[in-house]
Amino acid sequence: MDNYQGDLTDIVRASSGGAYSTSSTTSSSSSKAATNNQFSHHHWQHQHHFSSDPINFSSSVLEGGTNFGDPFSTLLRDPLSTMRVPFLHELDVMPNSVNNSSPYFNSTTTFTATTSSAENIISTSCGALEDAAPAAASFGASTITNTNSAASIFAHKILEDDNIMRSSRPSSKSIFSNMIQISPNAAKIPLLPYDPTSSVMGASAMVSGNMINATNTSKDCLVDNTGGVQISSPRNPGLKRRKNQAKKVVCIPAPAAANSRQTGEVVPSDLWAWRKYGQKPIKGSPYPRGYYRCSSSKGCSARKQVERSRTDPNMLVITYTSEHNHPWPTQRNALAGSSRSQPSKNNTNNNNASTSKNSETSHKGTTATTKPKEEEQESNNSEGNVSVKEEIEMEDIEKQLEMDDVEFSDGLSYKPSMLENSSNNSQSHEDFFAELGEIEADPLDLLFTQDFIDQRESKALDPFHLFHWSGGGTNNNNTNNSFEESSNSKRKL
DNA sequence: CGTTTTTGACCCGCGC
DNA sequence: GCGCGGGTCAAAAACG
Repeated sequence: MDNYQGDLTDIVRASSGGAYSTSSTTSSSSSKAATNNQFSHHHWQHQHHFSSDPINFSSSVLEGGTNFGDPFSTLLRDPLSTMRVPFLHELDVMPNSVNNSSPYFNSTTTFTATTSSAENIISTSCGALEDAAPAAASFGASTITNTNSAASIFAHKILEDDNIMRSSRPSSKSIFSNMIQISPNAAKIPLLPYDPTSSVMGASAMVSGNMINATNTSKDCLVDNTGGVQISSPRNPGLKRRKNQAKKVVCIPAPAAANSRQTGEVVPSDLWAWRKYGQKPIKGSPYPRGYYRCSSSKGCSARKQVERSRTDPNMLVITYTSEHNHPWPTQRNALAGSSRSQPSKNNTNNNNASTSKNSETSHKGTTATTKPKEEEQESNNSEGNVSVKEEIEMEDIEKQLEMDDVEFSDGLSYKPSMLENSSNNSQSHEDFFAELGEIEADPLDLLFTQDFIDQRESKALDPFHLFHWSGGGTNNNNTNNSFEESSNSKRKL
């Protein structure tokens, strides 16, 4: 965990406004992470006033990850009414125009969305990574200038989801057709890329601008998306394994290659426990692909593949396959092996090798290791009596899609099952959030407004009071971003 | 001791 | 049928 570089923090950071590019996350360590958080808080505070309903927002967080196991998926969801999502809220503020005064709208990119396909949105050039601001909301106008990366991020995600929807239900309308149309001439761009099936939406939605870079991202991630969405690859109509498995591809910012090992994927942590079971060099890509399977529950078929984008090393392409057949990770049995150092051979690498053996005392995730570890540990933290109940089994994605469609078309709020189930048990909430706080305190912090943060810190009587933002148990500053190259792929090829 | 990571080998589908 | 490439297996090593 210490060295995890590509966790949600990165994602948030990237989207929190340009102050931090994804490249800043690697070599530095805890202190830096803390600093970043502070900074990010600021941004969120001033740029996004989505604290109106912290609980709901939080719940959305909890609710996320149902499908492919990405708890962050709903970070940006907004059931159209109950949850305040930064971006969406932004829309509320300036629904149909671009706030040029916003410091985030400094991109010179021309953002044009005049078609009904979100894909077109992506075909624009987007701002630099630093422009990744949480202001995507403003991309609702038919023609938007000053669009930033965040907007494109959204566009990207939208596209992704849209594609999924279409591919999943060719006969059905895009989910976005049910959503708000901002501008008469504008494409029916979903203000909120909410996609129940898009378990990883949040993450992807918050990726750095790099990923959506018109020439780059749209190509890279887009392709991947489409590829991932399809049940079976066009080239391999009947891939032996997981033939009918739905896939979800997510692009997220990875630690800058500059500071990290090019070959080491840094997987953003999610709340599931993943165990790496393989790594293969991928033809055409200098970066290996890591294969992970869910280790939270035996028999869980959830898998994910992590690889760096070949077009943009700063981006990680995570492909989720299959679904979890169990609730959120329960307590793990042991941490043994969960945080191990890289083989000494790898330490020869100068790169942040110094941190590889970073013996952060008493920190369970002491050493810099490969990301899986981090993930697992974090997953581990998410244990507890969390009564997270994933009612939305992704056995049948389409089924869920329809359900969700109905839900939202009716304007009903999306109710995280967990909250429902534990509505009478604030303790469970507390525990969960406590764990969650430990797990992703930083990232989460980044997502909440300063108000919220203040409240929680002061233990004010606020819904968030429930959150046991433990700062002690685990290091909140633990994001030792040391990056260690995963055992490179000198494997056969 | 239980768990994870590493990594060579194996399996399988596809294209030629 | 063969080779390629991707995905998985499983033994060994590592870790707390």
